[in-house]
Amino acid sequence: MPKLKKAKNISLVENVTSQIENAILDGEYKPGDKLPSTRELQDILGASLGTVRESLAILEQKGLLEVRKGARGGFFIRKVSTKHMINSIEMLMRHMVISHRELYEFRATVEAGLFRLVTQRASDDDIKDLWDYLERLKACIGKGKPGWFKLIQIENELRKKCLIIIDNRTYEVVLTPIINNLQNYAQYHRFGGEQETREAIAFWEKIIPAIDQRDEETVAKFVKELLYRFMKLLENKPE
Amino acid sequence: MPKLKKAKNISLVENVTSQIENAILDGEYKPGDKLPSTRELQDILGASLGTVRESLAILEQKGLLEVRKGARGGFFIRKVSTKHMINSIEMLMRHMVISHRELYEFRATVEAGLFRLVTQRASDDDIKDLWDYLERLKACIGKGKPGWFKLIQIENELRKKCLIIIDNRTYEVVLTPIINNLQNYAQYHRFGGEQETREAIAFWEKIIPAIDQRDEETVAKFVKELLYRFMKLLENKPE
DNA sequence: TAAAAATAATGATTAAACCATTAATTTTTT
DNA sequence: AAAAAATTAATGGTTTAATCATTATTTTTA
Repeated sequence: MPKLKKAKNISLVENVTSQIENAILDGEYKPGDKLPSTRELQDILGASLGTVRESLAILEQKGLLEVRKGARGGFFIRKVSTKHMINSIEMLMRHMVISHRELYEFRATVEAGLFRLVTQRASDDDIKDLWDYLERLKACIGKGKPGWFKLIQIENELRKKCLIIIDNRTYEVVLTPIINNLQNYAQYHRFGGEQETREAIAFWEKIIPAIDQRDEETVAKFVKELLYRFMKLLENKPE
Repeated sequence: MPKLKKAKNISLVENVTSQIENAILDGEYKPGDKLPSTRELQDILGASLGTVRESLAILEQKGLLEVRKGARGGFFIRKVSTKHMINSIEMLMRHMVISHRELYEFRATVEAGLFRLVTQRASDDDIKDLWDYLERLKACIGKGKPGWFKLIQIENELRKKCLIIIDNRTYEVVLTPIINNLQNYAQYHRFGGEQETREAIAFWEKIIPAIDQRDEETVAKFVKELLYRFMKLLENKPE
């Protein structure tokens, strides 16, 4: 008898919550469906209003339900979108303390992977868009600190464009919150200026043409180097 | 005036929830601190018990609070741990439908990155442990379907060991939920058997020695191939 | 026909109990 | 004096029964 679980002292709210959640996950209720009204749920589940409402509040917070007030209102099963998931993960990540180096290690791998897939899959139109991004990046030169901030913003737009190009939900759900949090971080700690802007653009001037020429190795190499420079900058930032 | 927000018709529960949440995020309450008792919160916030409890339930679900019953009990501010985050992301991923191919693309990149770092950083003791895992994997041969299931379990233990070796929170938070969900998936869809077990082990018999010899490229190559085989298996599974 | 008013369904909130759990304290027993 | 048992008090958990607020639908009125 290897694993015995302690008979969980599960509360009524937890019981009710998981009953409803499982009903949803098992497909008894589908996105768009309405749960029974709170008064009905009391009867069905044999729990009081307070208990039912606590459960519904939890499931709403989890993103499984949305609520509409008034006649014909109620608790409706929500279509789980990557958008909601990204939001949740972003919130979670805001509480996590990660060193710049750790994050770099991860991003270097994943973003290299991202840009490799982009290099394989970008359509001619996509590549044209990427060249446009390069122009917008170059326009940040000669504008000092605001230029640097604008650069980071455009870089992140470009990365999101890449996520769309490769059309992979997992990459999207993992990278978007990281990108957004970094954007947020950059707004508060305004490191970097003219010189850093020029350096970054020099990398993009290697990356975009390499994508155009479908040269995966070069793309991956410079994507990693760009992130490395960025990490070094963060490590040495003043404050 | 670029962005105007609609005056939100914010509910009392939302109001109370965000008041408490902000107090926590602003550091008025620190991890380990106890919130005032529910009865006190009613007075402080001028809301009824039901309202206060709904808010606390939401914040508990968010992972900001943990509750202890009885005398000296109460709602305590939680230290955000990767464990809680992993759990939340795992739950989120359960709701997401991802194709085997999409997941493979992502895992191939990230796990190759993981094993590259392992190859760079594993201590002699770590490598000894990895050889032990290889022995345990080999012991799954000749046991049919149960052997295959056991194999997957040990593989995932091995991956978690690798996460410990590289000591990187981001890798940990991203990969653990994926590994756990797959474990779960494998429990329901029992594809694979003797033949697949042998094939998988053949890969590990290349990977582990390559780690020992600090041969990053070989490691990355076979890690990817192993995942590719696994993906193909999932794509063609009977049910 | 169009506007206004009433209706009914449903979520939101309150109030006042009482139950259950648990750490600390007090009493009893050995 | 030490150990065991009973008591107490603080706190979360749950119930019940109202009442308020919002909104789609229906009915009435001008």
